[in-house]
Amino acid sequence: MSLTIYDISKKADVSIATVSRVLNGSPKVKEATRKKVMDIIDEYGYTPNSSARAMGLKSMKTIGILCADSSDIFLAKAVYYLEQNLQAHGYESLLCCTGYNMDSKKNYANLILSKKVDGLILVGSNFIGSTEEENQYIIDCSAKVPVMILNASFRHDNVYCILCDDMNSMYRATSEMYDSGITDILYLYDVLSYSGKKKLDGYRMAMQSHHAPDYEDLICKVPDDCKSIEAISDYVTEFASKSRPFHGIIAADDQLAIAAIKYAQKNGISIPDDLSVLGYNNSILTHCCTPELTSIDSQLETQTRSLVKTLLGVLAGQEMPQKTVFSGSLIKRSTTNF
Amino acid sequence: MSLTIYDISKKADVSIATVSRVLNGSPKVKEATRKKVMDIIDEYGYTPNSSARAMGLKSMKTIGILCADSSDIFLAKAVYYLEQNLQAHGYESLLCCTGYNMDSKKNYANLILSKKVDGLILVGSNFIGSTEEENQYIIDCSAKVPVMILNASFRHDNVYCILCDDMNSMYRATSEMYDSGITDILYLYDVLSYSGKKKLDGYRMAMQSHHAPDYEDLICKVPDDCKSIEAISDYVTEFASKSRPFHGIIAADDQLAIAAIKYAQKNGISIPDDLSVLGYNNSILTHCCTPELTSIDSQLETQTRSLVKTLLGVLAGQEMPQKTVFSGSLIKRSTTNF
DNA sequence: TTGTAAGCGTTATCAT
DNA sequence: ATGATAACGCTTACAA
Repeated sequence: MSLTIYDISKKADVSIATVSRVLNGSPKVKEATRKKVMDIIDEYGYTPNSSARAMGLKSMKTIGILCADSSDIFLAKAVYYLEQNLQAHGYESLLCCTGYNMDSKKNYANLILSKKVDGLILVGSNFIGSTEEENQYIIDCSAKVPVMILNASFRHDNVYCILCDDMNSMYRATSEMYDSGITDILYLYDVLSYSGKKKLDGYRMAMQSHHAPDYEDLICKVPDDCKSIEAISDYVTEFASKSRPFHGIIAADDQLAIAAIKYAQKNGISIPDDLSVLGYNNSILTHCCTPELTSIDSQLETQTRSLVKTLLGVLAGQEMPQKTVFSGSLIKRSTTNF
Repeated sequence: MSLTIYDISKKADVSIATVSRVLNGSPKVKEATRKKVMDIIDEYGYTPNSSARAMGLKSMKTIGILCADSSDIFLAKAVYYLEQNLQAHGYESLLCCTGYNMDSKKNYANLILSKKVDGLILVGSNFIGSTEEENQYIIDCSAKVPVMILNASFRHDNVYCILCDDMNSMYRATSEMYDSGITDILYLYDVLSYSGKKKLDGYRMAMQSHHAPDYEDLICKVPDDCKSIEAISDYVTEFASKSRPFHGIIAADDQLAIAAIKYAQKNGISIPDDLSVLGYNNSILTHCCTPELTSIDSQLETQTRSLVKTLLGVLAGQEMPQKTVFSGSLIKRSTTNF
């Protein structure tokens, strides 16, 4: 059985209140007493029971992190940064991987709230559904604890959003490719999450403002059952055989872009001479392919730092911005000419 | 303020004991009463306070997961599988990223234990140090809760290890490459963690048993400051310029193998005709490069499933194997000829 | 500066 | 089948 504050108080010959004060760094305790107590604590290796502490403090010093799949290369980075940041501020992270099913998210959110976390972080824009009803769980959660959303926007009291301006980033990247002379640009995506939509909007806006003809024909949605890079590249091959020619591919994430590169390689298309490819997220994958992938960096680390700062502010009772937007930047590598 | 069991008991006009029984699915409660209570609970959306519950149950139904860096492609997968598995069995996951510094691990371990987790999972062989003193924290932890170690072996009471036989996997892969006619095989690694050592041992054993001459000259350790793929490939280039020729590279993980591929591409060496490359972990990176990477699959999902099963057994008071070893399998792709 | 005692929200052991 | 009530380990007024 673990030691309790009573054991320590007995051994140190003081009351439990004094031990508690020492533990919590109260200034109202004589230096000699503090030392006596600390010595006992160190000697016996006592650590306070955080459940009991939570009951007194009404805080677990724990933040719930929900993400669809923590092994996703983008989400994993986000979770890592968040955990590091929270840790540095004395908070633990309760991680929950919900999968991409909307229904289960509500359940997980409730579950994690019952753990009496001090706040909730939703990592990834896939937590925002398209209907009001789908998003009701976010409102429910926000009634109990502050809810932070990374990479999506949702306006509600006690809900705070940190995101990258995906639409603008995509608009600028598309424009830059267009201005370099590539006017037939294929847009490759898989799911239309909140940020997925914004990216597509950015592409559309750019193509439209450049008066590109019939660009809607060059929007390629990968079927849901095409999960692997190989399946995706096969699908692009099939799509290309039916569509009009294109000399650029902009993908909604790096993995799709890699699949685009594979498509080119299988079909003897030279990158970047005959085809430019551009990805999103600036992940490690950009360095793995040949040629290396031009990609948009969404400043994930900056975003997570801002998120934690905002959360801590909210928990401290300060007024905090409900929406913080960063802008992405284009990292040019060898799959593009511009 | 959140509702408590008292609020519910008042509204339902029963005692808190009855509410608790309903909550915990006790058979000793009349169906009508159960329904009455459940209706109130649903109506008011009550969820029990898990800290208070933990005090009564003496269990948080939470497992602490320690890993150096949850954004590492291998560790992220492991964390994901573990979380999913634990979730499915009613346990939450408290994630802690410790970094690779040995000292901080002890602190994190203590911290997480103070949260009164029911068990501790150390993910990755980097949690095993080379001296007895470095590993003392594991023994200390095991005095309080069962400690599970993924990917390393450490013999002690209440410590359970699940791992892949890295040495044997590496031995077999090296042998297979050797037998295919490539006798000058470079071994590329960065750190010598527990599994890092085993892999190197496997390479050495294979080279030795084939009577390969002077293979020690072909063991290439990447300096600690070479972190990026580009820096590693540059280092290999430099190493190659000074070493005798080699026609195979076996790397301790996929990222190093990708760097090896980059080295070949930069130097106009054709893969797999002039150089065979083999990685480890069978991660998504194997699909990103061209040609696609042959790699050893360490059966991570199987390992994590076994780990959780063992942990649950231990928590249920059953006798469980202290060491469970799986064997890896070679996944052949296009960076090798055999 | 220190101690006493009343919570905090559960579970579990008694009675009834 | 249900209700009192002690126990869990801590924090924090309030007293001394």
